[in-house]
Amino acid sequence: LAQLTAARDEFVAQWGAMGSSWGINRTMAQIHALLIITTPPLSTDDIMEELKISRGNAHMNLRELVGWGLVRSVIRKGERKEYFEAEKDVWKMFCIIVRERKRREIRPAINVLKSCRERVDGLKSPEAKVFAAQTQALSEFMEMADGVLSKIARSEQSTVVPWALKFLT
Amino acid sequence: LAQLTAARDEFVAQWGAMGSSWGINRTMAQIHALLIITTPPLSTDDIMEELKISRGNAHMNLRELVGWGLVRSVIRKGERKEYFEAEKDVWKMFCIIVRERKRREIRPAINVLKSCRERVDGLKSPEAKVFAAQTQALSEFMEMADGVLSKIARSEQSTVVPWALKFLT
DNA sequence: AGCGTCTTTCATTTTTTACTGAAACAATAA
DNA sequence: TTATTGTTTCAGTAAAAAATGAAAGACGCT
Repeated sequence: LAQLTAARDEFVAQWGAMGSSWGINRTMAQIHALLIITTPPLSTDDIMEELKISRGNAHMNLRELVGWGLVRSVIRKGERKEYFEAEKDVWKMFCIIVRERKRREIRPAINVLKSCRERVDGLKSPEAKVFAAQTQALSEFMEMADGVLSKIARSEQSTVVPWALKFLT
Repeated sequence: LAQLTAARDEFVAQWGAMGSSWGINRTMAQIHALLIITTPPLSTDDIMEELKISRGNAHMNLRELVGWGLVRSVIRKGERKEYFEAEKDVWKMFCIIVRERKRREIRPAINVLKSCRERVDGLKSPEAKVFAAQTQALSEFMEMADGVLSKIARSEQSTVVPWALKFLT
């Protein structure tokens, strides 16, 4: 039905837009969206067709998604073509994204912060003090956030988090 | 001392790079970084000078930062020039960012998801079922995340969060 | 009103990022 | 081995995003 197609297209487009505003390549997010709402695994050609993108683009972004662990490749026996399916469990998806972004962005950032902090260790000037204090505070905060995210991403169900949050406010 | 300058430059550059990978304009993040580690408020010209950027660029990004609430403008009496200072408390910074991103990106995304979900309500085909189930699950997850973030961003101290998280794992 | 100082806007340019398509490569089948 | 089918790479191109700089606007002072 055309109604379903329209809803799916809307979803894919919006997921893509959302990706953009969180620093994720639009096409990558769109492919992800498409695979999330599709049951039989899709081939590269299916995806090219559906999203009107080139082979190279589809290929690269699929690899990237596989690299993140958000998409698996499936080989049906007797066939040479490669098919792709997404992790559909929303909580698992979330955990994967958290783990990867921690690894790729948060951890390196923390290291840079620490090294900046260390580089002004001896200095006595007021400006150096301010700099040291701020980088220290940021570094501690991010360590804390990193720890919290690790715990959350390790816990098995999304229901535990809301439960734990009862204790807040 | 040149040591301090180097550390500051490194910090600004890295904060900018980090912004990029989270969907925030590099210059905006750099200005923010600069203001975070600087004590007397800076003028537009100071910022242009420090970051080697044009007046228009500095101006636009400063406005954006003020719009987020991460930067305040300060007018010294007897002077016509406008100065800028950043919110320096890391926990407050975090709360502001959470609040704004929720408002600008998460909430709209949830609404789109829901409307996609609703558009396939009557449909019986297996594909429609899959689509409905996935969008439903995502929508519920994001509602939950939104709620959790609201609570966190409302709580007054960052120490409460690690404390609450003791109950996890 | 006219002048100096500072702010704002925006058409153009530059830079960055992403995409295309064709060629090279790999694996299997005939 | 050669054809066939599918994958991978990447130089060149296109699109999107951000930055520039100059002109226009605003404000207070004399």
